[in-house]
Amino acid sequence: MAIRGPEMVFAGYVALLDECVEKRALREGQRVHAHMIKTCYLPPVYLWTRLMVFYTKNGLLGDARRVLDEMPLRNVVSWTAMISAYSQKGYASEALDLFQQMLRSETEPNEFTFATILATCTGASGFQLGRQVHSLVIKNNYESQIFVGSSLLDMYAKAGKIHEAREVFECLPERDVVSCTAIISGYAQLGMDEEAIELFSRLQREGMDSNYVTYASVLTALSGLAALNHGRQVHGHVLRREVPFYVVLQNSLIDMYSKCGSVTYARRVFDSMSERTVISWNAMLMGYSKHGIGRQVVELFELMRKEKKVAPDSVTLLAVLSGCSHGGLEERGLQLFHEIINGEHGVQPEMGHYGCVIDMLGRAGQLQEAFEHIQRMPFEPTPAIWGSLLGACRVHSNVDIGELVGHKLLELEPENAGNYVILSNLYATAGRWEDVRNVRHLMKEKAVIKEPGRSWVELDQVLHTFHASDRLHPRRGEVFEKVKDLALKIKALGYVPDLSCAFHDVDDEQKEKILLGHSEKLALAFGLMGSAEGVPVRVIKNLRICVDCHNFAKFVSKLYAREISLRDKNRFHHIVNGICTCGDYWAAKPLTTAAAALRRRLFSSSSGPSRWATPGHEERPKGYLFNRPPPPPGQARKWEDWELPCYVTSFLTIVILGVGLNAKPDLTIETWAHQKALERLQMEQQQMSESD
DNA sequence: GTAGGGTTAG
Repeated sequence: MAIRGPEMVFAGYVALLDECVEKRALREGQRVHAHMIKTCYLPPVYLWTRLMVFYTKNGLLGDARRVLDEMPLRNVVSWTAMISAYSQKGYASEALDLFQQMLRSETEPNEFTFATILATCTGASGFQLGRQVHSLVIKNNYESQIFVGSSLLDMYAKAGKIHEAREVFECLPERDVVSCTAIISGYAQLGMDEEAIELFSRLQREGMDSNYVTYASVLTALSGLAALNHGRQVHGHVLRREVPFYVVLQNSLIDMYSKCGSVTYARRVFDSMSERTVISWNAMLMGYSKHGIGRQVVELFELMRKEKKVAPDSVTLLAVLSGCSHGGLEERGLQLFHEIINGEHGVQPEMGHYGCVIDMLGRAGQLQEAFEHIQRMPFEPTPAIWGSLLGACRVHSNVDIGELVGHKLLELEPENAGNYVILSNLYATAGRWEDVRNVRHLMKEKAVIKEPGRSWVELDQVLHTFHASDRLHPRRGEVFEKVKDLALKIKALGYVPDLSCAFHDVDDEQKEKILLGHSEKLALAFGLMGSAEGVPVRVIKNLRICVDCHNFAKFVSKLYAREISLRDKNRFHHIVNGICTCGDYWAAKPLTTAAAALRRRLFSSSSGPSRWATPGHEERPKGYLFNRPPPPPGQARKWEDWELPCYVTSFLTIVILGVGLNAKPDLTIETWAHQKALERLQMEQQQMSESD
């Protein structure tokens, strides 16, 4: 009896704690703990750990930590359980700190510890530690363990080191759904959408298992490619396979449909959900916002507030502000901003909220006001805020403020090609070619490369990519002819090329030629060539669409009575019969009287001392750039032919996102190069048989 | 008793 007694007590405590964990019975569990103390029971390490886990499962990390601290003896499980609890609740620094304490205590980590701690090593600072942990993993020979391996590859992918992630993945002796999803999602989150789909397709052929997380990641990649048909196929596939419609998957579907141009389908998914998270609302609001449907944004936001089931967060308010800005509801947007800074929505105002207002003012042409508001913000302005103002200066051809802002941006972000391009374009608009040359020279000096402009169009399940002045597309001759033909026809309707969009110091004929080579025009022409009358054409561009291409598309839509949908980096443009839903939003549209009054009310009270010296840009000579004196008046400037990489690089990618899921059990994808190689092989074989 | 991948924005 003397031996059985303590065993029974131990077993009793274990059973009780198990039940408390299972039934989430906090009070009862606390009574069990109190009983241990009262009876001076000294539990073995196993029971101490169970007690600690009971507290972590109930979200009481402080109590759990006290249990850990009081334990006379800890083992790897007790350390790992606490580290895991910190990690899962988002206390990364506490988790890392405890891990270091564990190492100092000379407890050997196991595969559970490594898998947990690697998942905590995210972000730039985490990556440094993650690499050190990787050394330990190798030392302890856990690199091939599947949980550790997937956590390791995910750590690399999240740090943007996708090649290292892929290497870890390829070296795994076995793969499962989590490791496969981690690498696919790694590509998708870095915007390497084609690579993500290609890998997904390959792994599927190799027999990979997929679950709702895999499909959510695949949908992210398809959203990036705006591959609506393939997104639909994935939707159909998950329905047929009866994959559980967890909220994460539904959120991904909402996002896919809206990024692929179909807010109606996105809304259908949204309406069908039995449970919604704040991300569901945000994805739907963002969808309306990007489509410029301001009224729907406001209505949905009101519904969210009325329902009171889910509280808005900072992203919600960002979506609504941006929706008001893009949907022509500046007054409502400014009103909302007023409410945010008054704390009416329970969310601290963030940089992004201020950014939306700066953007609104900038597009309305109130550049000086926007500049002053940036200076008075309670935050250190980010390059994105200055970038928004620089863009507005370019639209409104305000070289004075633009030059100042551009100069600041080049100092802040010397590696961002976009800033050089906008500044250079601003100078080009003003005919200041010497300054254009200086900016481009600086860009070369710093080896900054502009992202080449690309446009996509999907035809018969094939996603075609065009670059500006594409030189490799097998049907480029026909496409260029079609663009020229379209230009000729719409000129008769009143289209005048906007030569200010060709930022080169060449004659007008050359400028027009450059404009005709823009990738979105090529994709649009190709879309028209390959689709039946009346079928909408959907084009996607990786950068902002230029004013001339936008105008071109408007005339084409009228000429052919075709609906044209254009998704650029910023938003959607739905063009029907020559009218775009964006309402030509970059054009100068002053604020309404009511909005202007609201703006004055909003910002007059915040006119505290500026954190920066008042800009003395008016004192600078007009040619000011990088402390160079202006060129002597009237001096002939020699044009240096400086080709933008998008004109140099004429790279073609055609991804054949193959046969639908209806025909084959799984989504397939093959590269154009692969198909070409097959065709060549077939041709060669045919020639050989003929010569025989 | 302890573990890995996921959805909005940026």
